[in-house]
Amino acid sequence: MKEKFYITTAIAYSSRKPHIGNTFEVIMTDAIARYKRKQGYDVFFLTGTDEHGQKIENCAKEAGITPKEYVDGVAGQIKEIWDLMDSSYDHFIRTTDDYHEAAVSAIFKKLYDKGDIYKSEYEGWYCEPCEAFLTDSQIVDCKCPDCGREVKKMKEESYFFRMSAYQDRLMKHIEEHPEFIEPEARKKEMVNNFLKPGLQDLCVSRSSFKWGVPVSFDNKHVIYVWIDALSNYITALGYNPELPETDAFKKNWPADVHIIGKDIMRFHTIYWPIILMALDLPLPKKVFGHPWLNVGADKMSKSKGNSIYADDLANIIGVDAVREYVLAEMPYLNDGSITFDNIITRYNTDLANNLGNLVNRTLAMTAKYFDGIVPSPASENETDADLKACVKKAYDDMVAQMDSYHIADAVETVFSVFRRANKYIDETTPWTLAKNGDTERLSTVIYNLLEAIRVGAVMVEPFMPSTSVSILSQLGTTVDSYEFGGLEAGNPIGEAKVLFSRLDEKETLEKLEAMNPPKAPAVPVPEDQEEQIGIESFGAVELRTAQVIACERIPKAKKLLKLQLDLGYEQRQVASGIAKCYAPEDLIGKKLIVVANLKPAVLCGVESNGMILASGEGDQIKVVFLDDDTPLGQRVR
RNA sequence: CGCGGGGUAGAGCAGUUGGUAGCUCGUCGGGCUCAUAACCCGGAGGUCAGGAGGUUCAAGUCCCCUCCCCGCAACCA
Repeated sequence: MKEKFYITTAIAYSSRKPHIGNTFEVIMTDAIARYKRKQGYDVFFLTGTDEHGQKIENCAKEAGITPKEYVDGVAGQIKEIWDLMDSSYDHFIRTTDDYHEAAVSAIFKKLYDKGDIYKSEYEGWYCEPCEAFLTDSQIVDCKCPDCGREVKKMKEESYFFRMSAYQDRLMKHIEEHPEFIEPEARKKEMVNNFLKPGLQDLCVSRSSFKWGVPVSFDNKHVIYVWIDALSNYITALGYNPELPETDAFKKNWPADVHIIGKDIMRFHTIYWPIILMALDLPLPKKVFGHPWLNVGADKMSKSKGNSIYADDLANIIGVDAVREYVLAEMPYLNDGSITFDNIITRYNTDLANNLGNLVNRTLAMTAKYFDGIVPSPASENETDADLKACVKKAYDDMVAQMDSYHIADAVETVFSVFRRANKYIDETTPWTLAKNGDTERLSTVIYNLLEAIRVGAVMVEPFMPSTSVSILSQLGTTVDSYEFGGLEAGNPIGEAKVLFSRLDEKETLEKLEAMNPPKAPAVPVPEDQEEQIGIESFGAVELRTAQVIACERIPKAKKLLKLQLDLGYEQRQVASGIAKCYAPEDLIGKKLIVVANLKPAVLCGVESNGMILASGEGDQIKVVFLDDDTPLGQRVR
């Protein structure tokens, strides 16, 4: 009886087509799933789409179609790319699937009946346009920190999950299962930032939008993403608390590993385990958070217009080359990066030169010296023994690397087999043996070569499945053992064909660049467009010109600068979150616009009397500067 | 003093429990001709961020201090 292995990706949010960074997760998970299958496990590989929520409701509205129509389109696109990339998932779940919605509804009900979910009057501040609940410390002068509009004191009813009740149990579990969260650094982040300070109860319903699974006993609310999306890992197996346990669930749960992006560690290592505890279900054995794939040094994002898509890339270099590239390029902990030069280099060196050419020259020799028949090996010498030892060692290394999720290292290890085989050709010089008529030795050498390639092809299968099949078929075999000696002498090899022809650097670079033209980033329609206001509302904001007379960093805050402003008729201190974009000395002497009648606030212990005007966010902030001869203290309208 | 991860040849990275610095790419030189201008060998290139710090017979590897980068959190008026 095979041991089971249940592996999952996070479900992809269906608001838009996934880029190569999103696609990486499926490729990585697929590589592990394929590897485990070859190791003899009965693998269940789950992936799918997360299709509810405000954002999708908005996207659909903008597109003028229903949310369901919208997600049908995007989910189809996602599935197409997953399929194109040869991902061998066993089930593709959509959170809009009937069985999932029914199960989520039942799960919510069960947790409510148990008392883990309770309805509460959320008392506090609420920004309607932003649909955000705010704490006392977040609001400024009764205004929303994001949009600056009035917030309402609100008694909003909402459902909350009693996270705090499970905190100690979760802490204990993490301590007792050091392998539960990987990489180790991520575990520390979770424990130190969230668990140790203490968990807040989690708001698990929304009444501000409709596109979700309704709370069965209170249809004003829909179930928010936590319970809806995370539950996919069990509902996909047929779990539903109101129904008898399915065989698939009994067999596969708990999951052996959830492969997820580093950005959603918190949901998978804190919320999800606690939901499971509340359901009296065992926890997944491992949650692995992988890093991101950047474009050069930049994060991939739609707003930067630098997104790269797996299907575009595959059109140029092929599916397996895309797989090999991202798997080999993504480090274990830190972010990886894509550059076009690198793609071409890796393709030419690893795939064309090392692997492709090896197979090609070996098959050519087999055809030339043995009429395409696998020769039979004779006695072995030291060179042969070393070749075999290297192949064996590579296999052992690969196993260790795959089992510890060091995928890039494992890819490198497999390619070392091909490199070793190339070296073996030079060590044995088959053409000389042929010339000298040393058929016995030549037979051995060619056999060993074919066999090293065969084992290498089997090892490479998790990373490049169709290449693996192609090589084996060229060898005229289907033997997929990792053991040396699988090929039967006397059998004919298959038809030789070029696996990876070298890419012309210039030509390919042009194609790659055409795929993602360096155009100005598209400016999406803003999501935060305001309602029209009268001139009197604008007039309520007192904008005045001012000059920076002093500026310094605020020690504990990475984003804040402390500015002393001269308004002509007075001086005041303002804190501003622009430290990432401006050095203090850049600002001194500059003239800018300040919101003069904003109520004071204290930020990181620094009093701030007003706000300076700037556009952008994150590390792209631009302060609105004035001409040097602008008088101070002037009203700006 | 919020927590954590890093700083190793031009680039990207390995270096398990401390024992003469490695890999891939690039570069320079050589070899070979079965092969996709491929393949193989060799050279150059690193005082392993800094501290003429500590422990040790021995430290990239452990401890201490400083500097820099990154992640998470906080913060973004």
